[in-house]
Amino acid sequence: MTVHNNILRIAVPSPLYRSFDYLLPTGVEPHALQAGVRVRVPFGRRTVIGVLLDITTESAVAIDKLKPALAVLDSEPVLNSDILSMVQWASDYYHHPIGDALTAALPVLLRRGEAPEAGGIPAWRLTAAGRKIDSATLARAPRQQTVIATLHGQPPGVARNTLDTSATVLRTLAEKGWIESFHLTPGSDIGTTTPSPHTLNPAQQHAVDAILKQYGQFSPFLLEGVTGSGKTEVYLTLVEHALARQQQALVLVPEIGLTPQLVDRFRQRFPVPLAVLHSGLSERERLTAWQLARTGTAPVIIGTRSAIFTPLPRPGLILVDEEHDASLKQQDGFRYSARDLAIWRARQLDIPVVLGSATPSLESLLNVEQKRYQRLDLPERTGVARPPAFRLVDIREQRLEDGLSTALLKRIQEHLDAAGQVLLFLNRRGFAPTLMCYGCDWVAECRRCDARMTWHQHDGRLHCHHCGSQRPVDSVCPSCQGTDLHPVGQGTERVEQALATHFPGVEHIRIDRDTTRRKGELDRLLGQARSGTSRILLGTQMLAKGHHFPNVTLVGILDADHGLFSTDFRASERMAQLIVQVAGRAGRHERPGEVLIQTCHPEHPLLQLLITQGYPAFARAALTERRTAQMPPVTSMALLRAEAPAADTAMGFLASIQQRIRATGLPGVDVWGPVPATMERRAGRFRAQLMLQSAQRGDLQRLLSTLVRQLEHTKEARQVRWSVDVDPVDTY
DNA sequence: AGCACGCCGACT
DNA sequence: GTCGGCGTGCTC
Repeated sequence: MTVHNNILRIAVPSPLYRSFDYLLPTGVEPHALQAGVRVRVPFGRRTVIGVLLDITTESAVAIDKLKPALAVLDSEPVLNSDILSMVQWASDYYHHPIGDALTAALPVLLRRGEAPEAGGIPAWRLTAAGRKIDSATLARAPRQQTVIATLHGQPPGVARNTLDTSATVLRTLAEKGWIESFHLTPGSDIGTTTPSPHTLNPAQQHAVDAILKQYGQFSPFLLEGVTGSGKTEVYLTLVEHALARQQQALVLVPEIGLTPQLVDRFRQRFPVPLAVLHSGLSERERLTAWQLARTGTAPVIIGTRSAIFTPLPRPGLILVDEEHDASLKQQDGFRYSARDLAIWRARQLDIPVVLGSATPSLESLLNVEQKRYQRLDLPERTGVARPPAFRLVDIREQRLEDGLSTALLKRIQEHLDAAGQVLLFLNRRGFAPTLMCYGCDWVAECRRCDARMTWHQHDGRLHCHHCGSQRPVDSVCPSCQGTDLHPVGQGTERVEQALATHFPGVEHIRIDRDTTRRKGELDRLLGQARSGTSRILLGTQMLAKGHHFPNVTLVGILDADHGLFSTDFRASERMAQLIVQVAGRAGRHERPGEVLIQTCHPEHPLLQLLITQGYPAFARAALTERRTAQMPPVTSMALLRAEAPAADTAMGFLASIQQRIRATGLPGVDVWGPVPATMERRAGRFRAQLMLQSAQRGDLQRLLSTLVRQLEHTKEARQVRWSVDVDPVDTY
């Protein structure tokens, strides 16, 4: 125990569940220090960069063990107090080491000790002469053309690091007097936003009014709007109000939803610097975007889940689009939910937060029921569009042709004849999910996972979709030496081939991870899909989420059964959300849409409910089921996961934890398992989980806190890789 | 996680 | 004789 004038509590990047105390570096005045600055400290035998959490006067560690910090890296905090307290809260709640959690909140370059740029962000913009240039006249200089076009689209200027071109091109344009370099600063926005091109319909107006009435205080909303009801227009109007008040708006979107179209929509509406944060950025670009947000230079920040950690000097509003989407929850390491942190942060900042979805999570619906969130409804589709008609196609008795039923083939033809556009959804890429020997029933399996190999035609190889391993297709059965090997089942490649034979001459495109691997390819294909030149669109969920295809009249869901029977209690919820999302692509224009769902279980009650009465009725029933079964969101859940290279290590480890919990006898928490993962072996590691459940969140939290502190010091924990997952979205 | 210390097998 | 295997301990 030490009492001393200036003790620095520092979060150090390490997997340890505590912070570390240091003495002030020599020559540093304590009043020059603020929580949230980076500090270089000696840690064990190395030197690391930590974040100052607090300056206190006492430490549980003896004075002679305290080392002085080496240097303070920032004059101003890189993380402001609301981020700092949010991360500390999240570190407790998700039972993740504080140093590691804070690391997740900082751009990599700052973690490595780089200095954030001071005095504005270097950028380029058009000069008066440049604004007069029609980029079409630069057809013979395509690189210059691109730059001019980009700058035209972003009048406030574009940060140098995000302008994807060479210095030579920029120099040439500058010499011509068309562009100039300057520094983006918090005053850089060029003022007024373009007023809304649309007048809001009554429901949109009501939603906007309700939210603005609560502006300036914490109030959470669930904006429930069917696809095509104009959620984005509500978002844009709200952001407009935030900007009018000189405040910043943070917009969180799922990974797959952050498309250039969405960003363009914001750009067109708001002539202000935008900070866009997503996984495709280089670390340099990420730092720049982060800086734009932190300095207040960018009033609008659009990003995927980690964007919840961007510091905002003038926060006014947080929007979470597609709040039900699983990608808002981090699935490894620091397993936070960006949606739930958004609520927490909004409460702390006293600002409104809007969760939007056509298919809200049961969590959010329960919060509405309990009057914690205010629900706002956008019932109508904008314009003249009508909701689509659903039809189930029973595929038990039918022979499918490459996964396509006769009924579906017939409807495709009819829609094509009527000049309609068709969208087919199959959540399985590759040619066939199985390679089978008809001689002895052998199937090709992954050597590192308990999974079958998928046959891919494009490279003629077998791929494992779980660990990424691949190998050549077997030509001889390794089991019986026969040559009667056949692909069984269908993936998008195979359906694409079938389309070519069934509908010769009809242009189609396939959108999945394999066809969109090249940069810009997804954009190109989506553009082609929207334009209507492709008559049949085939794809995985990449195609299902968030895109607008105004000409689609028929949607075919090739396999709805994946989600109906699964070990994951959330599977049916996800399936329903996906069906509604995919169906939402149909009939967004004058023409009514039709949705055909192929299933082996047309009588399934939840499926029936979904298609006859819609998502709200489905969700009510699903929530009732969860209540009966005492499952989340009605109860709290956490998983203790473990994996190890040997078969029984993970199971044994979890079993001993289970014993330990039993022995301690903590009240109010049920323990289930341990059980091996559904796919026990993945990438050569054996996985298992222990499920902890409680009616009282606090009971579960207390149990986890003591457990995690014990585990940190137990020997057997070293043999396995273990993790805690609070509020899991995937339960194997 | 790193990183070092420490005590037992096959090799320049 | 040593190089190096990974068990164990520690990080203010």
